Amino acid sequence: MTVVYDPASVEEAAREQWEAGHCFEVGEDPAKDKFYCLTMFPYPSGKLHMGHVRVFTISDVIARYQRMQGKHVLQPMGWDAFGMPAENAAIQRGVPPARWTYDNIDYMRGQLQRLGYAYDWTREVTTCRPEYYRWEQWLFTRMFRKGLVYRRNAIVNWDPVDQTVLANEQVIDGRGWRSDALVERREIPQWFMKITAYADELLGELDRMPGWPESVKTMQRNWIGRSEGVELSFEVPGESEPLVVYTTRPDTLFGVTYMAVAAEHPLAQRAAAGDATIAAFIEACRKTDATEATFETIEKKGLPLGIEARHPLTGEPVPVWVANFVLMGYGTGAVMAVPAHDARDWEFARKHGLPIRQVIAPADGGAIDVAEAVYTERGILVNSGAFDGLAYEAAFDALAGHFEALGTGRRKVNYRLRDWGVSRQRYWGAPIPIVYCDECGAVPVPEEQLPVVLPEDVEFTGVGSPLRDMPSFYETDCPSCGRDARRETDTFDTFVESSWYFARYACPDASETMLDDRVHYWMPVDQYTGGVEHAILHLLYSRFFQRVMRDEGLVRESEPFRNLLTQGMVLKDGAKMSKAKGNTVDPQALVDRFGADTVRLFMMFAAPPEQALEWSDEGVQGSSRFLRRFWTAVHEHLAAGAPGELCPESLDERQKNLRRKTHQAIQKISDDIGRRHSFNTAVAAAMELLNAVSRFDAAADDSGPLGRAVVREALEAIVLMLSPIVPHICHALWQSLGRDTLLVDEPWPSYDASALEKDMIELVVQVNGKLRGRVSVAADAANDAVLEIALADPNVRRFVEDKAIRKTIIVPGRLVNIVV
RNA sequence: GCCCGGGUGGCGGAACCGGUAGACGCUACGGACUUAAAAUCCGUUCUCCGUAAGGAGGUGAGGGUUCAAAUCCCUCCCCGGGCACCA
Repeated sequence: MTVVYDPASVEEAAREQWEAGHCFEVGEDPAKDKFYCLTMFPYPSGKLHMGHVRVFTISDVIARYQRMQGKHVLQPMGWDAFGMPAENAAIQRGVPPARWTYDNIDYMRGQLQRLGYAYDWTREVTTCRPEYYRWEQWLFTRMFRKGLVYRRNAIVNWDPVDQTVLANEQVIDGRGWRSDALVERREIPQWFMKITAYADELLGELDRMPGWPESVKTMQRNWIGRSEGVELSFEVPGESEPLVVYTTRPDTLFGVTYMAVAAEHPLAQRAAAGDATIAAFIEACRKTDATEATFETIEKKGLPLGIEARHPLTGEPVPVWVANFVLMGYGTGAVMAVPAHDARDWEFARKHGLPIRQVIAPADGGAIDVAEAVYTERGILVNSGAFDGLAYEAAFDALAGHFEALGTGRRKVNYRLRDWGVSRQRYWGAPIPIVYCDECGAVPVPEEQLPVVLPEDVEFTGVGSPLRDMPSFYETDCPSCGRDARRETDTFDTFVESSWYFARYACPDASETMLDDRVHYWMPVDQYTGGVEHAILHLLYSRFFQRVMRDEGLVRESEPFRNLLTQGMVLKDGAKMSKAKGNTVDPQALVDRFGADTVRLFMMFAAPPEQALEWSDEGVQGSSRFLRRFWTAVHEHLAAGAPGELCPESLDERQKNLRRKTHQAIQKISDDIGRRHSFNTAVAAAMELLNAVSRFDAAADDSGPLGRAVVREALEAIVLMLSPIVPHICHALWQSLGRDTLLVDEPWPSYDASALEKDMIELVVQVNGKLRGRVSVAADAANDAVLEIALADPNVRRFVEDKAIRKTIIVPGRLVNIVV
């Protein structure tokens, strides 16, 4: 009897049963232990790519595993639906962004369903719908009233030909992607959210988040960048305002030999007015894009302004330069330079012949020459007047105290983290709910007038935002005084939508409030899975929003994501799959050809989840082959006859061995999936067990009812344990094995410790750390006995004889090392 | 430039807390079955020496710690992610 494995029909049947049983729809049940399993929701770009399939499969495996652990599991899905690609599609194909987006969502939803993910589709969230974004508009107005948002000028990339703001992505080698014009920095007024108000809390809590990868926490710590330093003033004769600088190295203050200010700094602007060379330099400085990477890697240039500041300790004149490596808006727009003890200052000083003055000496008394190499270590102060001989800490305190007493400086905690600019000069986003009135200024839109709906039937040209040309959108009355007023035409950064969607899944249909009580049941997310590329921005913004919502009384928890798994990219030929490189593999074609289970299995088997996954067509074939072998093994077992009762005491040695392997596999796979998220080794262990079953059956024509019972136990264990990864085939095999329950409702198997016991174990014997033999010893043998057996091994004896044994190391259950 | 990862056979990877390097799979090669092909099954597959037993080398490069290092420390090289308007 042969039953052919036909993935298409197997998978369709399984899906129909899950759907008919509403298997993955969950309500709130306080009596049950909940598990909220979340994946970073996709941008509806058109169709699924392999990166999507990978992350959704990882998450689905965890969700299904947790369900088998008895948890009440919520796994929702939705769409991060605002963003630039919809605008680009509109320009290229003339389709309105809304229409393009909704069509993509419909298509991609179908693809996800075909892959068999255990989603509660009744909770689907789509961020471009007014029912969704009205609540972030509402929260913004609440934040406005609390002073958590404000408006100020900020720098954008300006395309002088297209007369439009460009995203960093749209700047290629300093030029606009469509116009090819040199991009300029330009300042425009924009809205900011005060994430810095939460900097300390966001930083401190990282120490109490054991469920996050260390690397992500380190990146966030560095990004927030808390530093303790001193803010102090350098008087500029003839100027009413002093130059204010911040430094974490006040101990090097006597080594200051010049100052540098940003091109936009008032001092530079004033100098430019009377000097064409300086004016030209400043103009050139503006012709660069606004990214930090550009800014840090450009050639460091500067010009003296002909202005001198006064050193706050020595009173000596210090020349002031304008430099392209100082940015207005990061700190004060001015820095003090200590070439002897700062790498960038050193290089700049060498290039421009500025003095390099040593003021720090190595604590160990070693000699250094700052003319040859910069010395950035902390040490002992020299050439520093009354402060000579002090070490870093003492010098810091003494100098900070000195300026605090004079009132010209103070200790200051600084953060690298900057407030979050949320204004985008784009159409396809959530409108910022503000009205500008000549009398009242910027007025938040009152709650009863929300949402401010984005018009979806627009003519989209790509030059500027259509909202700016739509009087019907922007013409309005001031909510405060009733006079004619103008609506804000900028929209929110799309990170705003993704900073709170995780909470909305708890109550996607709440129509009167942003969140309701159901959120207290589901939050926080127990397992969050997504790409490392979101390690900083998305995850930090979400942590910030969670706190804003907490302080608004909407949620109780401070941290939104208890455990975080960051998965690697899908590569082909060593490069990220992308349309531009032409190395994409369409998941749909593979699902059509091999079935969803094969694709899911390959994804989980080919690499550990955190690592990049190298695509391999042959590997997919291998996964498909394994599923066929698995299917065949179960059906051959069924054809061989009914199993007897499994009676562990009556097993012979072969049967005992197979049973041991079954329970070893249960032990290993439970740990691999449950604790380690090491899905690739879990699959490998399942394959090994199936191989052991095949060898067991091949070794005897008829293994008898008892043998079949041991095989049955092994096969059922594989079906159960692979079901999170390849749910459709396991669903079908479970039924074939005569079970009338739904596999998704089965508990995870547990291992029988007594089946694992072994009388004899194998030990490795090393001589001087080199492998020289293997010996078999009783599992409970004493060290003396073990050593005696080890020394009796002929090959070991060859290396030990004639030499004195200096030391022996016995690692129980593992090895013996004899040092001679 | 700065921050965070990674580098192990022909390939993807395994080795979990410093204790047998190469599990599992792919490819390739050899064999069985077949008129033939596909599929399937069996075997071999880190390199070098050796008929074998066994030996030597080997985890990006160089140094160090240790009885023992892919694993810990230092220096360096290469690849990837992020750097605040891609999502």
